[in-house]
Amino acid sequence: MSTARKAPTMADVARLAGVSPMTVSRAFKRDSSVSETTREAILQAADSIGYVFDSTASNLRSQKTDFVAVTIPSINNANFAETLRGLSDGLKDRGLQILLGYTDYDIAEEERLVEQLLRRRPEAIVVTGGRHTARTRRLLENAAIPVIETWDLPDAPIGHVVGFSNAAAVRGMVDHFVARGLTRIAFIGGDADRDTRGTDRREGFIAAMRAHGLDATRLIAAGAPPISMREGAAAMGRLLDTLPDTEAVIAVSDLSAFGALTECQRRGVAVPGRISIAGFGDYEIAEVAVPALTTLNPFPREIGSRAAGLILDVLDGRQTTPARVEIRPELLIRASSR
Amino acid sequence: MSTARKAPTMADVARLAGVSPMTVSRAFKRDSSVSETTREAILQAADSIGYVFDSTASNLRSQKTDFVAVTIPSINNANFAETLRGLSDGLKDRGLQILLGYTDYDIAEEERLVEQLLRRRPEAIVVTGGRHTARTRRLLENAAIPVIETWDLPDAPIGHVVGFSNAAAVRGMVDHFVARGLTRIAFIGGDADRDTRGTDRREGFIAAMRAHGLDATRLIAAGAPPISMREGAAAMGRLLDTLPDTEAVIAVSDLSAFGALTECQRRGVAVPGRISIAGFGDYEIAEVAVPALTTLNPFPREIGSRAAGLILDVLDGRQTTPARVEIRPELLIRASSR
DNA sequence: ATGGCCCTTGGTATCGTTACCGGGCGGGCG
DNA sequence: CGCCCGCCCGGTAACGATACCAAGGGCCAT
Repeated sequence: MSTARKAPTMADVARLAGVSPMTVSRAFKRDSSVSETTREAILQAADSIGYVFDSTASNLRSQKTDFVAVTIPSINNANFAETLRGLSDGLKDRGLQILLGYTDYDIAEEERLVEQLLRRRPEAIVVTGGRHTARTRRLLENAAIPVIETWDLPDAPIGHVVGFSNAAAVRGMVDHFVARGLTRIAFIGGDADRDTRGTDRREGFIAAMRAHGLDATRLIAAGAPPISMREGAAAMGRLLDTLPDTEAVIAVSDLSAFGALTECQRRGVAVPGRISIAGFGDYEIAEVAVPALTTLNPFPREIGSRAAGLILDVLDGRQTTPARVEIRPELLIRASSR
Repeated sequence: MSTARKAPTMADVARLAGVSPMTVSRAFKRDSSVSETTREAILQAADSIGYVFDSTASNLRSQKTDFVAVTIPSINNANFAETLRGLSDGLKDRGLQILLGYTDYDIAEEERLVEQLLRRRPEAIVVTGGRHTARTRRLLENAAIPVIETWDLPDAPIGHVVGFSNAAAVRGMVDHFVARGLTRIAFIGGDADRDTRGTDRREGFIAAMRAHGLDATRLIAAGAPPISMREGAAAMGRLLDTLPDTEAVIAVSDLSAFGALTECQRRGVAVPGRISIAGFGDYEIAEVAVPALTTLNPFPREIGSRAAGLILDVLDGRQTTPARVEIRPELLIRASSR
């Protein structure tokens, strides 16, 4: 209809329906004591004048926003998207809405983001990773809402944790290769410390190799994280050029692992005949690729749904102490490493 | 520190800094007239008691939320993620934050979502697609904020549009195959009408084939949209079983196209020797796959950034009439079809 | 010296909803 | 028959920031 007129309020609806604003308010809440007939009359009146409930006023008065803040490193990552999905689905029945921000794998950006999100007064906040700036940590500690760190198992959590050890997961992968008799193993990852999970994986690789008494210097830095298929392919190219006797490659993610695989295909290097390849994340590409890629499934969807469940438990008072939910990534041995 | 104490307000900060709440308010706004010394004193006082600005109160009083609502079909889709990225980056300098919801490719779900989002009083709303329920349309028309439909070119737009014709894009793909002398062309897509863009693409395929006087019945329904790599592979399997003389395949997306490609590899069917394959979306996989996949780049990032620019233009009064920004998808002919 | 302007700061009312308290009315029970 | 309780509804104040109006002080020009 018109666009200039001021938006109707509950008072307008109340006048039209012949009730008090208070009753209109009740009619818009789920479990409130309004007779069914008046409720319907009110909703009908509201609809007729195009009234749309105003959360901003409700939020202020009730001191509740029904927001859950979430930070992820990147929107464009199937794993984090799955976590988000698990979170979103677990929260929407309760009318909780996700307020999302992405950090671009940068903890300084995370700090800005967290402050911006806290201004909106969310009921809980979920962050990815267990490493933060001092100020971020302080902000989260003072926020007086449930804080959940995910995708990691920090030594000193801020509040709750739903995650796994990236280092331990990679160790399992190294063990797998060693058990197969492969010893000249390389690691392809990003080159900065920005991606803390990627760094943890690389360090887990180094520690695991040393534990086996093996050379842990075949490290290929493939560019600024997050590295993707193209970077994975380029990194594999350099690896084949400089260390042609490499027998196995562990990539920081399935995407880079797949890129590495395609580079082998372009060069006629047999996988797994001459080189075995493994990734991380159990992306769909890992299963569909020919050969299918050995990988680790960190159950990203479950991370989200467990976090959502935890939030509801805390808000309902069923959980009163900091929880530490450990996810156990599953090693999926596929054709690319056997 | 403590978690039980009530959160400090501007009044607390004002008391501590020895100024009025009004001045504290100004200190937290960017371009307001406060002397630099008092501003710093105020911010320092705020920090010392852990004050965090409360947007909920600000939103109500100023009737501004700095939210831009966005609906996308799925979080877990690289194309929409790119659009989101373009939007987010284009809006964040202005302090506008995205309020995201996903519809799961369902316009009934979209209706619920749009209402929920409008309750938060966003300054603008961006929706994916040009088909909506009648009520969604009414809600958007009455919202008195800029409405932008994307990823489509609707005949009767609600407000602004940033998109392209899915049907026309596929026509270009058909033309490409026909020009190469291929006539027995199949289309792999989802089986329902839920994914309106997928449906548009299939219909564009049929229309284009008929325009060339070719048989447009090689249609493989690959399951509930969005179909992905696995479904693409399965669909290709069925196609090879039932219509083995097919010369070319157009898939509704690169993901399903890649799945189809892998099925060919598993069966020893040469691509493009015996079958040419094309996808849609210019996902990274299309470029990295061996052979690289012919595809269409719809410039998803640009859709987002153009939408963001449009929002700023409208909010600043530089754009006063409904805009129709047409994106021209680029046909990328790669090894899989030559 | 006085008027006027800019910069900075304060006071008051208000955004639209809901927490809280209170009251009318009808029915069940002693 | 009276009392009590539960259901349904209304009035009032308040959530915390800011729009709006106003004023004090410093500085320049007349």
